[in-house]
Amino acid sequence: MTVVTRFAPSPTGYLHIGGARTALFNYLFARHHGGKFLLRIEDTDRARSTQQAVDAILDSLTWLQLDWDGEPVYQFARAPRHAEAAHSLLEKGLAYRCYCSPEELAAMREEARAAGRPAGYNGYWRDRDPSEAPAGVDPVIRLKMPREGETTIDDLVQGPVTVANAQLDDMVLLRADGTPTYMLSVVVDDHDMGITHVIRGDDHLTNAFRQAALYRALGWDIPQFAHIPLINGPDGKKLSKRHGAVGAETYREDGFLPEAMCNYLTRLGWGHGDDEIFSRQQAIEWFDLAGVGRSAARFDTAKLTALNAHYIREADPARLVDEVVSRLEASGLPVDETGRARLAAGMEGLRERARTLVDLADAAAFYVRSLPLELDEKARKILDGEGAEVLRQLCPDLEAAPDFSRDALEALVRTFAEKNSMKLGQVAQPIRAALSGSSVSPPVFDVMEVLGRNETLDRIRGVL
RNA sequence: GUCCCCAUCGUCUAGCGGUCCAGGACGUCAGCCUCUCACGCUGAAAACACGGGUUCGAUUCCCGUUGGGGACGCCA
Repeated sequence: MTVVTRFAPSPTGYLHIGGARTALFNYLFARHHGGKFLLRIEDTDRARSTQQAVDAILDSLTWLQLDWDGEPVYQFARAPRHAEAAHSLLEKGLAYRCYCSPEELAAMREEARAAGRPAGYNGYWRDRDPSEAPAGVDPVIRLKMPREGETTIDDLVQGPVTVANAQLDDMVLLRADGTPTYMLSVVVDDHDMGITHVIRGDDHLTNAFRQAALYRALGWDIPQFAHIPLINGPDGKKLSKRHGAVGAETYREDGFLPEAMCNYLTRLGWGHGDDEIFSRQQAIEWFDLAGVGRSAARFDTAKLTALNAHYIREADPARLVDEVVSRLEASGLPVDETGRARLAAGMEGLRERARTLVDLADAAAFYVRSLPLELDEKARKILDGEGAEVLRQLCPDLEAAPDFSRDALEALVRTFAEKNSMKLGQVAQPIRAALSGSSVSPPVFDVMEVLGRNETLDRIRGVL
């Protein structure tokens, strides 16, 4: 049997970080088994679904390189098929029309709760004669759930989970306006799409019992279920905007690399021994549902950031240059060919100091700024003291330097410092301040080499 | 209120009855390295929620307590 999984977001906003992980697990599982990973847009809630949200979700999935097979299935377009399934159950006597008003249902829930019974529809119209139907009321169609016994789901992550059927009420399949509910749509679509493994958040676990009954009523095979734990905020509470970013696109904007996101998200709730850092290919080889934990995990930005720093150091430098250029230009700092060349030459020194692309772009900006350079407070302080005088004395040596390479410059400056009985830092810091406008930068000799003799001297003279 | 799930360092986790006075990673702290900041390296503090069983032996199995999370919509 070929494995077929799916990710089924509802397009009401951005791709939630928890959704991203669900998509990732579905992707990894399908690829591991050489199966298919499908995408279904659950847009049956017409009031909340937008094309903009669909685009945002597709964008994020693409960014994370979670490529799905085939075209996305749009659930709303399949509504007639869903309704047809409901009507077939009606004909077989496995479903029935219910004429209760929202008010009656609310009262029913209240009463059940007060009596200590499970809150749900009490089956008022289940066996009632349709002739008693009130006039002018459009009925919903409800499924006749089993009332005796219990239902067990053999969940691939949670293990066997059993619930008494008395807990399950007769759910609505078709609304009064004839549109299908989520419960009906998922089941029909998952069946029609040939989904073999439903991997989703465990907030759906209780839905699985109801859906199992629906599969049976329809005479269909029940897919394998795998309910993965949800991701909580750092405080253990449900992840929400209160905790900061919850949309994948925000992490992208904040300078996180997709491979870092995926590595982090894979490791959150899933383990393969002590392995912490692994490639997409390894993840596909190693991923299995048995390795998925059963407890909720907390989202830890610090660890994500550490992973991101690692991947920045591993990334193709040319890619980082592109990222930095686009971020710099977006912030209003145009980058010309000279600037680009400096970024490329200086990237090695820049990347190992950055934790995010935002850091990287900030730290790289001095390479492309035009003179005079604006000095930050610490840089100014360095230059206000002995700094400027040191640079003044150093200038002739730099002008006369036969070789403007990093190593030669370091030797030159070291000699200069020794001759004047200074520590290297007493010379390096003023140089750094003059070249970068800051007290922090990549090694100064690297910076000098990247900038070249003319620019280096221009920058130094500019602060004298 | 009813039902379901979960429970190892601050966090993510390894552990699938003895190899555990519990391992790794992030974070934290100390030190080394050092032209700044990082990187890197070395070291340290840091956990089996609690109570009963089962067993020769429980972090590992069972039950309960407590604490978290989730579901109870004509939302998805």
